[in-house]
Amino acid sequence: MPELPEVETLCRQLRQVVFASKISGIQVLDNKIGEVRGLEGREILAVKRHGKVLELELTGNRLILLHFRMTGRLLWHIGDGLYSHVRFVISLSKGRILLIDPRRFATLSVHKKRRPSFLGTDPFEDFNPLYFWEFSQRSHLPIKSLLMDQRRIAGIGNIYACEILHQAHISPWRMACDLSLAEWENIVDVTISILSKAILCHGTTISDWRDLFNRKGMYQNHLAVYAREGERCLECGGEIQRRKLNGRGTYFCPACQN
DNA sequence: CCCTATGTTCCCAA
DNA sequence: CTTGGGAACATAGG
Repeated sequence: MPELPEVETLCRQLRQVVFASKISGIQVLDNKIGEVRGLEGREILAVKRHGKVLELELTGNRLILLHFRMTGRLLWHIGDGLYSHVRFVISLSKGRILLIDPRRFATLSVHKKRRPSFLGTDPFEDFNPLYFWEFSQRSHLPIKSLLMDQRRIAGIGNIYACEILHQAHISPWRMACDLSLAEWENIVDVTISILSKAILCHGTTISDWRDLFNRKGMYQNHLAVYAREGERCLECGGEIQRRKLNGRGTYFCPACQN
């Protein structure tokens, strides 16, 4: 479920609680997660994010990479509360980080040294309109598919792709190669704007998403098209429609997205 | 029972 | 080679 703003929210909240913490224990509670060894006693040096991947940098050049897929989440646990679907636990002196994941699609891996580079550019690190305009000249994909291609741009999922294209007044089905440089500049601006606002809102809670402290996000109150099929477009009054694109429910306003 | 789901990967067909 | 559809993963909720 978590896209870039949700992972960034966890990232910032983790920094508040794990500063200079030493890992006192690791528990693997799901056999889908492989064996994890040699982390006890290491210190968490930094918490980072690239796209939808959360990275915990540890002493000894160890790197924990977490991808939450559909229903994965993290919970900072200090009380006696019991939670179901706990798959992995990192115990620190001040509390525990629980990985909770009902559908068990989330992945966790431990690396030595650097993060493998299977992901595209993160919108907050480098989202260059000229580069993407030039690249997309040779692309035969609808723009929404390109925005969601993690090997090109890392972090945008179905909700924010719908929202970005609506605010940019571009149809999700427009071929990427047909977009002008000006339209790419607009997409970049709108992407940064929407993702920034969603981060400030601590993400979008449609159903499952909760932050590190079990609180709902707020960006669902700002959605312009996602989950609003049949409702009025706030921009032009048109009727929001939902159609499938690459198997994903795609919300858009046919009147103001071309 | 039916359908849907904020993600990714794989196989297969066009 | 590229792209898209569908299934798979596993579970909850409407």
